Amino acid sequence: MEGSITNAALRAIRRILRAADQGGRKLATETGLTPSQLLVLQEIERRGETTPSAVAATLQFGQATVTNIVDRLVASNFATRQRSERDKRQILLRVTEAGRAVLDAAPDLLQAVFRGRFEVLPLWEQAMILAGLERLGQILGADEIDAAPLIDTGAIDRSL
Amino acid sequence: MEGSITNAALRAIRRILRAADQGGRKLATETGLTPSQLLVLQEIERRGETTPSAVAATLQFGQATVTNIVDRLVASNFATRQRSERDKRQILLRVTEAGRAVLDAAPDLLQAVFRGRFEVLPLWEQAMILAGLERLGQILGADEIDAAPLIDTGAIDRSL
DNA sequence: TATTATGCTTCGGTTTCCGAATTAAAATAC
DNA sequence: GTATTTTAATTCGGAAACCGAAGCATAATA
Repeated sequence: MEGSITNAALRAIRRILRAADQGGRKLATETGLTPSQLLVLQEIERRGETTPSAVAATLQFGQATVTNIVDRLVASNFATRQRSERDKRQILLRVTEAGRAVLDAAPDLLQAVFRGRFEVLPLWEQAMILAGLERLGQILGADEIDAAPLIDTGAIDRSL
Repeated sequence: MEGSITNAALRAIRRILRAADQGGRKLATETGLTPSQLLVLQEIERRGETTPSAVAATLQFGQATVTNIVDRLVASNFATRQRSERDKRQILLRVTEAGRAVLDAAPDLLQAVFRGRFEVLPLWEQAMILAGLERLGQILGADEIDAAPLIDTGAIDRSL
């Protein structure tokens, strides 16, 4: 079998994806926030005050999706909507106190699972893993996937 | 700060997850198979002939979920159901010709994006990335295991 | 002023998940 | 050898994530 390293790497990646997936679901039941909701809430927090379209753009969601998720965040009282004065087409999103509390209490899925275990590894190993991950990030090139014409079957890619 | 490596690693992982996620969605529109469906179909193919519960177990899905997904696969004519003779409670799943064709035509994201780019790297780099990935898989996957076994490296999984 | 572009929501649709209840068929107990 | 329990799968109901298309204001521009 040629490419056995590749295959092993693929297997490892799938495993990681699945772990992340499961973790997210667990997180959801424990905090009342789904992964997507958490992602959106974090993004709002990060920006302090922002619009749905901005969130959609950076998270690569459709606008309708963001509206949907924000609906839930507002319903749960973790975020607020407010019409912008400067441009009345826009809606300003903000994190509420409760939202901030949840963000604190519920570090994201990766942190939850990851931190405790990663940080006990010897430094050299952390560095090694990091190097591999970053290289992999480049390889998968989140941005260039669309532009990548190197797949003939008509580009493919994938999920959490 | 210790944590900075961890943070960098987290960022890298998120990037990878997002890339994978996006890819999956694209895959869906291009091949008519969603990521989950592809996963299940691959799993059936890998086993040649298997039951829903076996698939559910290895993919960590609920039985109901697998039933659901298999419904679609059967509807699309990519898989078949057949009652087992040996144990009439069981259902045997198989991939159809069409299913096999789809599997060939639509290698999953990772294969598509990954192979072309990964395999051109120098071997030492492939090995490095692989080592990091597998370690990470252990870290994320070791749900019930305490930290100690993590330190003993080695043992590449083959249970999957 | 008329037209076009932008920002967001609403609507309708598909899919993923799951838990609980259900049916049929083993497996075991007595 | 019936009675009970366990196991395999399905069905049902429900939450949520997505999305595209259509609609509605509000800029921006021509």
